[in-house]
Amino acid sequence: MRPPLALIAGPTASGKSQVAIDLALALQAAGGRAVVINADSAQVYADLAVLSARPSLYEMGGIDHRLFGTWDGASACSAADWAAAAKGIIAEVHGTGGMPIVVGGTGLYIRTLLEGIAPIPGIDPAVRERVRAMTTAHAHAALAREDPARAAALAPADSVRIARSLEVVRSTGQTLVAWQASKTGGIGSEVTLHPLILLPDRAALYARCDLRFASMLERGAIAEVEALLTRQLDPALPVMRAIGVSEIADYLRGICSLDEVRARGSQATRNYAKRQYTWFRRQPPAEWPRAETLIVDTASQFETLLQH
RNA sequence: GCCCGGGUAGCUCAGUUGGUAGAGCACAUGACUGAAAAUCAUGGUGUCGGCGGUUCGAUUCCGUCCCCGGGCA
Repeated sequence: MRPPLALIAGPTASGKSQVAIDLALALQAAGGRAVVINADSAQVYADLAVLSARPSLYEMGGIDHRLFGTWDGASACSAADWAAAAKGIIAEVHGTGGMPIVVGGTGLYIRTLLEGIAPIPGIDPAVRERVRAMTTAHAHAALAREDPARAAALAPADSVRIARSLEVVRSTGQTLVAWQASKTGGIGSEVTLHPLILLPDRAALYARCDLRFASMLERGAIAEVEALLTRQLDPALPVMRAIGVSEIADYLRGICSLDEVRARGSQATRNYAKRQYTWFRRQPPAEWPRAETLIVDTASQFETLLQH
């Protein structure tokens, strides 16, 4: 019998963490052991506690939480890096007869964990640096020569995918599409998955996004960004691109007011929630259950898990 | 009260020498294979302040009224 894996996914501010903790507590009350594993690309960084809405120690309620604040902001965590770490923890939890609960909003991370990813070797740092220094138009033109099929498939303005495609063909000598013919490392077929996708009413979700960002500002987000800025990290790093960092940095430099920060941060959070909403509504298999209300009855959603 | 400037999309604003209008953002929908809280694609949602006049035709010209800024009294 394949070991169980609970998965709770959904957009930001949908209340995922609480559902995960509720589930873990219910499992423990029934005599089991549960471990919550983060699948959020911002909660992974030590530098972002407030701004990534990482659950507090109190909110964790004594449940073991993993991959929260694990990476230092100076290094970038990729989907494959995360999936490798998550797999290790899942195996460890299964080894002790426990229940891993993956919770998060980064669809690509979850997909990589379950389905695997193309086994592309690490990119030569010199190649990466050169490619990223190019303008998007220049990179697209180069890609049209070195991987015409990929160049034709991408929008000329899609800077991230163009750069990735170009660095892969230059560093490995093989095109991205060729690499993508295979996917390795997924554990989807090795576990019994118990998924739940949270898709609350859009207007209610947006209202929660606004409240969430405003309360971050009151609960230390400004000091957190101030500390982050003293590290002088590369602005292209993921920590530096988390929602709220550039907004609060502008405030600290006197470029905008606190009201403007609040407005811009809330807006960015809502835009992000929409993108996640689209992913989670469309990408996962249709048979995964969806919860469309803000109040989730954890016990009945995970009835089959809680029975034994 | 008088003199300027302005009133066009949810917001900020272009524009039409008269042929019923378009950008950015918002919003909506979607894509997504190694920095994904990233990146990108598609979509115009409108009594062009009100009323009247001139005209085949007015958002555009004229008159008048209303509203918002600023200035002078």
